[in-house]
Amino acid sequence: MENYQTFFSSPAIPPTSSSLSLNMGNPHGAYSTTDHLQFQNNKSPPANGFLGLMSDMEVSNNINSSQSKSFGGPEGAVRSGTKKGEKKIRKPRYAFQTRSQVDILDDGYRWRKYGQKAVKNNKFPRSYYRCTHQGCNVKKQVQRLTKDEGIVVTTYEGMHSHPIEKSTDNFEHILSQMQIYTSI
DNA sequence: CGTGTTTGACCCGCGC
DNA sequence: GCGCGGGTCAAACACG
Repeated sequence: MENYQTFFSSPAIPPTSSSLSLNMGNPHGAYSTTDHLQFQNNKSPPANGFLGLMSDMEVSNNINSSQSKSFGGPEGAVRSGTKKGEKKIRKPRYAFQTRSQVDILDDGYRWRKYGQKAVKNNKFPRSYYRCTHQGCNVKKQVQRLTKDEGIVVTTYEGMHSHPIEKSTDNFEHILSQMQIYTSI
């Protein structure tokens, strides 16, 4: 229960262009904040799940941020735009469960909610967020478990290619909150 | 006034 | 082919 600082220190550091901005950098025990940890990936190699996942994510990030849908492009609303020459690249997503009473785990980025849906087998709705940074297509969805409403499942999709906007002070504030809920 | 949320409708993939 | 469930859009609204 002491490693949570490690867990959150990583994303607090301004990411370099090639490194992950999220907390994937520390494979060992980096997730002690979470009770359970599971990755949702359709075809994740059984062996080096982490590395494979990370490479996939880099790939998808390049595709997303460089060409697929550029911000403000009237060309092909995302809906019909899915047709283009784009292959069926199923974006790798990774999720982790966190014990928290607040749905919004402030990771320092700015998120804009763009949807909310009721999910089957879940009494709580799932919220969809998107990073508001220009050109950043990172999405995340937050969902609370019916079984244990103290657990929040956050699923990230894509990677940020820009520095965090908020100060770390606020971050530690949130962190201190989480420590309380995590200690259970 | 700018930014973020709410909310219903729409789209699409997938299983039957 | 159809229905269901999940994901997204976008207009209206709320809030600083």
